Amino acid sequence: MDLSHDHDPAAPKAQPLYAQVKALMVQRLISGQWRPGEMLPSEFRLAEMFRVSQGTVRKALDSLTAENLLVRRQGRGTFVAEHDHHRALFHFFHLVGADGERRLPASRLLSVRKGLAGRLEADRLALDRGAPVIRIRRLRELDGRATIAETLVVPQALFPDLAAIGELPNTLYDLFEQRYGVIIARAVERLAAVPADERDAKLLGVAPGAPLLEIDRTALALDGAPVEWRVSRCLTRNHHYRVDLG
Amino acid sequence: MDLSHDHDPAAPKAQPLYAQVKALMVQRLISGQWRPGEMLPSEFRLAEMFRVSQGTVRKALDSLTAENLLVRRQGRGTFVAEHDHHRALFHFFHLVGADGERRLPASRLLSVRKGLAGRLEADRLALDRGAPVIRIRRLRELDGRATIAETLVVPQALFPDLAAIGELPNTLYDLFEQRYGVIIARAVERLAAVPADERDAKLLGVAPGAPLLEIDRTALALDGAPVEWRVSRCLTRNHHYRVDLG
DNA sequence: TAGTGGTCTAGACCACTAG
DNA sequence: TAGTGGTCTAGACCACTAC
Repeated sequence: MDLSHDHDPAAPKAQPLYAQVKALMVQRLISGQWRPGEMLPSEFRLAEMFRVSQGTVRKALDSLTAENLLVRRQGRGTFVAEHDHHRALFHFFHLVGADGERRLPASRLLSVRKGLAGRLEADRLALDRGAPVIRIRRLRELDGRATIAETLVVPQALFPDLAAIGELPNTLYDLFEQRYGVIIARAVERLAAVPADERDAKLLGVAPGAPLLEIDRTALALDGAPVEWRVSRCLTRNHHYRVDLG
Repeated sequence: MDLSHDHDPAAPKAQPLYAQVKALMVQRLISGQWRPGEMLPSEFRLAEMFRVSQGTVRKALDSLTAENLLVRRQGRGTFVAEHDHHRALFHFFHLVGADGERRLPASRLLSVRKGLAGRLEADRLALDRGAPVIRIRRLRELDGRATIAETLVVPQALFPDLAAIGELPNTLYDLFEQRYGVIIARAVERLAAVPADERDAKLLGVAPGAPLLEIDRTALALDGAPVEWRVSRCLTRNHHYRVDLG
């Protein structure tokens, strides 16, 4: 099933079969041919479809499972991963309490506004400067305390009527997925310590200039395109950001 | 090769063969029977040794490779991973410049002192309070600027003559490995924003109270025992801590 | 050329889930 | 009981490395 009919010696090496199968599967996810929550055909059926052996299909499936794009359950089947609360909590939210336990924060929406992308926003979201965007501000609570002041920017083109929704859910990525068909596959976070500005200081109940942990996140869709830029300024008096190094 | 001769129905499930093989291999790493940099027997030889098929051995090897405990190179062989600079840089050091490029910091040793574990140190290192420890302070530079004020604590029992070494290398984990046979397998980092105290402020050339990124790391050996506690306070004016979320 | 890891296949059997 | 994923095996061939 070598799909790279490519005998130019200067061309890049043909990928192994399982990688080609994996790429085809990712295409089906991107195109929406396989939708979140949906069950995939069985390994043997997939092997017939792609004209490879079951072992090769399995290797592609294992890889996609490792990337959290698929979920496999013995006896039930293979499913396209969904952005449920569990995933939001364990893959995209790293603030934990002193006891090391994760808690999903409550959110209070402060504002949702349409606007035009500035230089930094255009850069982060790979848009042209002046492209229409939607900006969201919210305050998030952990253990009943205001802890995170958050600013979110998304391209209006991808989420046309987002600004019109009155109530946004606490975990946005499942909304992106279900309502707009945009699947967040991965993200890059950049952390720094910054002094609280007047606005955040008031929101979080600290003095201006108090140290805050700034989490600057770019979230990427399945195809690698940036679709959300989020800056969270966090009070780390009672919580911390946890990283496990392999 | 089921090694769990365990037919008590209340006992935990027998692990799959490849997991048992993997556990045996980890034992060889812990015991020093396979030392860092050493070449392992070939897949077929290992399959004979453990009396399983080559495919099962491969699955165990793949898993250990994914955990960065082994390195495999086609045509050459399978080797026990070493803590070289590359690994220090890519797995254990997450501070990058504005351009996103990693640089290994230069280190200036401030002090090395023997002492007795306090409550927090004993807690972090799973020692008894009052157990002998070694405390190290150093200042680290990135791009020629003093950027990280670091305090390290290790149990004296594991690193007996560490305090007597005049010059410590920049990357400590390969020293731990080569001189003391202690292999750092993974680590947990807890990040918070803190105000600079007088001492760190002077070291880093900022005003007291300026926001610093505090990285509180516990490093674990192959057997899961904590062997180093390290607190790094970082200036994040020109650098940030980068995390990739799968 | 010999030896290594990397890929691919084919088939058997087990464990779990659902009806 | 039928269908699914999970494990295990056996063997073939390829690609890379060292000698």
